[in-house]
Amino acid sequence: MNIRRLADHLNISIGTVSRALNNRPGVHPETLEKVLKAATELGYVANQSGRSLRRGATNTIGFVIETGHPAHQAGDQFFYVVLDAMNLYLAEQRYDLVILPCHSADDPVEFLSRVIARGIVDALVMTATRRIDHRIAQLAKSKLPFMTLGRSETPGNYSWIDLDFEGVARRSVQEVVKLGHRRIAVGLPDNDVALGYHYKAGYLKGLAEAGIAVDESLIIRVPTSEMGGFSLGKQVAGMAEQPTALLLCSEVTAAGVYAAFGEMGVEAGRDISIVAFRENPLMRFLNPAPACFRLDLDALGTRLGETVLDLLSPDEEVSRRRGEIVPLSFVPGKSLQPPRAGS
Amino acid sequence: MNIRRLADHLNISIGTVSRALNNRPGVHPETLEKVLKAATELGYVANQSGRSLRRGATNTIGFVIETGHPAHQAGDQFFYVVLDAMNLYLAEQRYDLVILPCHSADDPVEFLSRVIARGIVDALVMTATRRIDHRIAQLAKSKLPFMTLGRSETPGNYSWIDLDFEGVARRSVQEVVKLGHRRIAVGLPDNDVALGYHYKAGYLKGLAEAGIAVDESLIIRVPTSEMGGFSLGKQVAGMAEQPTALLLCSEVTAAGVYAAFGEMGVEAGRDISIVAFRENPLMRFLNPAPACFRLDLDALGTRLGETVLDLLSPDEEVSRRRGEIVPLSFVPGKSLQPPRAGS
DNA sequence: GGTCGTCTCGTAAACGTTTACGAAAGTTGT
DNA sequence: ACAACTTTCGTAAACGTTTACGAGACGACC
Repeated sequence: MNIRRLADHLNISIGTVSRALNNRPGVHPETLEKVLKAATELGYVANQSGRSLRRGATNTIGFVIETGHPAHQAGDQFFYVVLDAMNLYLAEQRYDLVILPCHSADDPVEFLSRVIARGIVDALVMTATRRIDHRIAQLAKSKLPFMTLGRSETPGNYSWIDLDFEGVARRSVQEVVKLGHRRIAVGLPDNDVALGYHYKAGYLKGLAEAGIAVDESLIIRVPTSEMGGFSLGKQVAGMAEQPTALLLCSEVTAAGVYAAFGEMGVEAGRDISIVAFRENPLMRFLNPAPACFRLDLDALGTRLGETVLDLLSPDEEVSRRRGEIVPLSFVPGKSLQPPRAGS
Repeated sequence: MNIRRLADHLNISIGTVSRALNNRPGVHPETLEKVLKAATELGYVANQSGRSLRRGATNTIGFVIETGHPAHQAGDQFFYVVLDAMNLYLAEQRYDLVILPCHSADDPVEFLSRVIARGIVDALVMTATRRIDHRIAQLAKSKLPFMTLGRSETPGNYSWIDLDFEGVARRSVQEVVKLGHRRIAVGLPDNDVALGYHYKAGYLKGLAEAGIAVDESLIIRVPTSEMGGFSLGKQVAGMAEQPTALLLCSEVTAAGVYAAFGEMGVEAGRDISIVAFRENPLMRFLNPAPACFRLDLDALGTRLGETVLDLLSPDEEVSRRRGEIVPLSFVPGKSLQPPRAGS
């Protein structure tokens, strides 16, 4: 069923049918109604290839995720919930969402080249943003509008939304300092992902505010995964001069840290206080419940949808590129206790 | 950069360029080389809309998932790993994969109508298959090839791949019977999802083989989620005549069961033996480690890719619709012990 | 040299849509 | 009654490909 068959069936021209279906002005109300009625009756839906060929736009947003990455192996439901909320918003605006999985073994630049050249999406949302991100330079050269989840230091004409890693780290330091901790370790990612830099900056700022000297041996880099958390827990618990608090920039490492502590006979909270990053249903099953930060994933997903569609607006003021930092709220937990008298 | 510009740059016709790029016969080797060289130099990639409009095929496979569903909230990495392997295979065959998220609040039939009519994919992979699945009837009517992950009783011309839920349940019964258990409870999903029926069938078959009468009060239906598992654990632990073994048709409920047992003072293994479904990295953090079944997710993903592309083969023998059951292998765990002397 | 076949390539139509343009009909104003 | 404007619609071109068809060049063969 194409538009010509529909037009013939109504004995009018395809031009009029198209105008009616697209709510273009200058079509008689009576005709409009007839067309709409016939379209639903005959189950007509515009062919996407024909439409986007003519319009040069596909009404589709691409969401680029890295797969095969340890963080995803960890059973992280983060993207599922965010994508769902984003998809909901986009569907309201008559946009489709496709998820473009780039395997971590692939060359992300080549992957993007294909996506760009094939013209399958009108705009992209990038994730796993790096501090120096070659994909951003590449996208900036192409004319494809895009935004990133996570800041980058690579310049380019794009919008971004980032979680307030710096604020979370700073607040985490404040919370443990308030309880009397002075020897505070931190687990950071072992790659160039941007959040690591912001988390570290907040950590350093918090220490400085409390007048605590930086001890480089307490800054530990591990993969963002359960295994990485396990390694982190082993390292921290095995230190000659054990820290009394441990801050985590990712919640997926928390389970690993707890497991390592269990093996090493270290009790979270009593021996070493823990502040995790994002609150997560998984944490129901960690004992004692880790202190963490709450993030509204639905709101984040909707905001992503709004931001990416803004890029496509003809209104210059709306489509202006901008950055946004999403705050998180502190959630106390049993894993947070004053340091033991002995320490 | 379109094909005309490329042709003009080479001073040959667009027809020849297209033939060269698509490896069609009848183009001079020298010309072929020139075209390929110029294409890479100028970064030419065929526009997808133009190509699929002409060819009537998009070289894209759609993967339909339900989002907003409690099972996904549970931090299940199942789809991530499977999708990744599938994507890898499809990319080798020059096919793209798009994930089509259907929100559980949406009408899945309407969602599919749009997908079908817009002609955005050449074939579909469906998940969360129901025993009676209206989507299958709908897809069968449309001419869009599709396959399902999970069997359905709804007839239609399609291929399917299913995990061996029946075999797993039967084996689970055998394992606990071998240890002396006679009072065996089972947790089933509370909706019409097909796997529940097969798991129950295997459970009943196992009981029959062991000569154990069916006790309907031991067949408990809960949502497939951590909360559902929690409820299941509470119910089982609170029974007047406690069962000595509990079989789970889904691993996401396991954590909830453990948590409920902890609250009720029931010790997994010693008081009630547990057999979970699929082995899962999360289980590293459950104590005692649950007995479960191992599934090669990579192999499953590749197999899905092969099966869905087979649907599109011009070779009738290859494209013949077929079903396939994937076996899982038993993994012993500390959660499996003989019943206590008292029972 | 004429006929035939093969190799290579150019021409043009087709896929399904949107939209600029102009034509026809109707309305208003003088 | 005529001009000018508005409303409504039909016509045809365009988007970027692929491919059926035919034409030209060339060699082989009788």
